[in-house]
Amino acid sequence: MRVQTPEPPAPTVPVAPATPTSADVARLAGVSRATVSYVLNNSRAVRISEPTRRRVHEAAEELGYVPHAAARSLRVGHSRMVLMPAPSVPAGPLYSQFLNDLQWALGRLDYTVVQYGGMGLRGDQAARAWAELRPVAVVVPSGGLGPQGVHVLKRSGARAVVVMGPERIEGAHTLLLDHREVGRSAGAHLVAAGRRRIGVVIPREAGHEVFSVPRLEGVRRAVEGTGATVTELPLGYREEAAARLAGRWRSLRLDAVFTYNDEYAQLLLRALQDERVGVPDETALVGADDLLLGRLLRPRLSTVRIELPSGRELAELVDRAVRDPACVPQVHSTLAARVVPRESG
Amino acid sequence: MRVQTPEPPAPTVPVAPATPTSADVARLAGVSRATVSYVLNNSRAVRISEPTRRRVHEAAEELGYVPHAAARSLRVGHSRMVLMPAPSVPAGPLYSQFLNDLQWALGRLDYTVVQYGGMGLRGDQAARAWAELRPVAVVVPSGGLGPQGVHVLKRSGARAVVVMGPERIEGAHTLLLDHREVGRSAGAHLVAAGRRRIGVVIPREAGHEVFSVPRLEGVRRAVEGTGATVTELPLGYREEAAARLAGRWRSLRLDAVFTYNDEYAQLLLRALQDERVGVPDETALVGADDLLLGRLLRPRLSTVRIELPSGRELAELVDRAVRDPACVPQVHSTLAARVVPRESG
DNA sequence: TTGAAAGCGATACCAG
DNA sequence: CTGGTATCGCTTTCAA
Repeated sequence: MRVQTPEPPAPTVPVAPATPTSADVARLAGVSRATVSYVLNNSRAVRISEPTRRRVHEAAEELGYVPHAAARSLRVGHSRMVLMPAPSVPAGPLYSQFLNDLQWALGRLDYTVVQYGGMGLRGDQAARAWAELRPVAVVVPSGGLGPQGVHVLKRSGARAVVVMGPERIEGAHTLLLDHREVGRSAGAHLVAAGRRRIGVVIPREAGHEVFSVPRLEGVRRAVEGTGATVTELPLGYREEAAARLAGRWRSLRLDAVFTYNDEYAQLLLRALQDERVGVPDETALVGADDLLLGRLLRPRLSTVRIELPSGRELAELVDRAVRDPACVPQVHSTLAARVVPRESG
Repeated sequence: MRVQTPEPPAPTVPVAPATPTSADVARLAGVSRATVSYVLNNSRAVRISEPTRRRVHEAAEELGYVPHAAARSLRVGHSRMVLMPAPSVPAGPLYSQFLNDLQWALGRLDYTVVQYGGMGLRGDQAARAWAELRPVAVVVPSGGLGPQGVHVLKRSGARAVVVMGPERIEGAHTLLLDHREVGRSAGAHLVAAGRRRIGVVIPREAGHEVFSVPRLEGVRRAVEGTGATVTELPLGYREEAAARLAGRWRSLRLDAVFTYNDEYAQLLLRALQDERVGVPDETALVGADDLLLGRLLRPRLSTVRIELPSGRELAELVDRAVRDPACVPQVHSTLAARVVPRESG
């Protein structure tokens, strides 16, 4: 045990003014660190006299004191940080909006939302990196995390791990977002409209497989047993690529195409029109996501409208899971998709 | 001083298996916590025998040990966290790409990039919240942070604060992104093409003022002294709003319009065409951002191409600023913009 | 009403 | 080569 060491003769103006701690505030206010903590946290358990409160607040203000989040959460044994991986591929407006809602809603519930740049670490590597931050909850699109990773996170104190994706993951809450449903709607719509040879655009750009694969799979399901065929059409998001595809369009003998989303639809539509392929007469065209841009095309684009669960809902799910540790991880919602028929198919 | 309390008779299977600490690893490996730390950090300062290393690694593996980032950074006195506010309005592809590059580049330099959901706190409030996390650096679009905020962050240990925006901020490094330049290019181009009455679309949606105000200002500068006039055209990103604007188009007597960006250009173009306003004959149309979608329109959209500095450059700036604390905060780069003339104006 | 002190988990100094 | 141990900033019991 050792006496509080009095500071060594300090330079009157320290070169790098150290960041003030609660001890500095205490010293300046002439109280103990405990009192500082009570005052600044409005601790209900302890009554502090008004004059003391004022002195503490003034001292904190004067020093520009900012509490040290890491130290706090180290002491109390948990944080209120909700971690999400930062999307590694530019997120569309739909998903961006969803994320914003989620952040806002979690903020209202007094969580701190943090998007972590996983930087290409994958699987357990990523889970490890996230676990180091000891988040109270993790929300993650499926694909990046296996049951392994979920286990790591839970063991390191995460009270809730929510996976958004097409399939259940052992140990995690699942927000069921099955994009096969998107493809299924589109496929069913086209078949019902009498189309027989359906092309499906698959983006060449990396990072889209998460959606494109299930959407393709959905189309396959929809045409099953109808005698219609499905043709994969890999397509890069570039004008020349679209032109090439359109150039061999007639040889493909397709009478319909589902374009993954509205942006690829726009790309392909222009190329088809440049080749004088009639849309929708010769080829029906259906996009997805129901972006405004689709309504601006000529012909107006038929599309699949996707209803994501609201950010608020997900936030409440997270909150419930955090507060009730015994709560059994479970599937919680589902993605709804329906075709909005317009002029292109 | 108190003897290490032997655990109270522990249940054989703890209900909530506490997250393992380095002490647990030490215990299992039969070594001290110090040794564990040395081994797991590959400490060069100390030689540890190979058998010991193995035992430690095995113990860590078996327990699923994950180090506690907060505890570490508390001890060492700093983190390698670079903090950025999460964009509160869906970021366009241009900015998204920039952010991704930046994240990747910072990751390569061994920083941990974290996007923090500021949740509508503004100014010093936000700076305070960020400072609590004790990031080693902060990268922030201007507008959210004054000299005050910069000071708070620096005082709480941030070695670098980089502001991206049109103006210098006291105490911060500035990545000069002056969007007036975007408007200036567009304006100059239109004036040079003989246009006299120039409309400028201002998005009604909140969160775009950061760009729309300087872009408008830039157009104003460009026409100054040319006799041409500038008319503000507030426009919501909705079809009906565009239709209304187009409906009164001829009464506005404009012969050119700069639409803030390519998406608003597409919106307005369709509405103008529905009103049989000739583009570019009657009205020239210039967008911004040079998105692919502009090239897909008929007529192909003239636009302002923006050259953001690369994420790698900014990452290096951050790194330099972090490593050299004495480095004087300074303006560091600038936004380049040039018109890509196509068919619409 | 206030203060002393234990301790969260990890690191690094200094003895052995 | 390895093990005590003080320490980072903060919260919280327990005593005064």
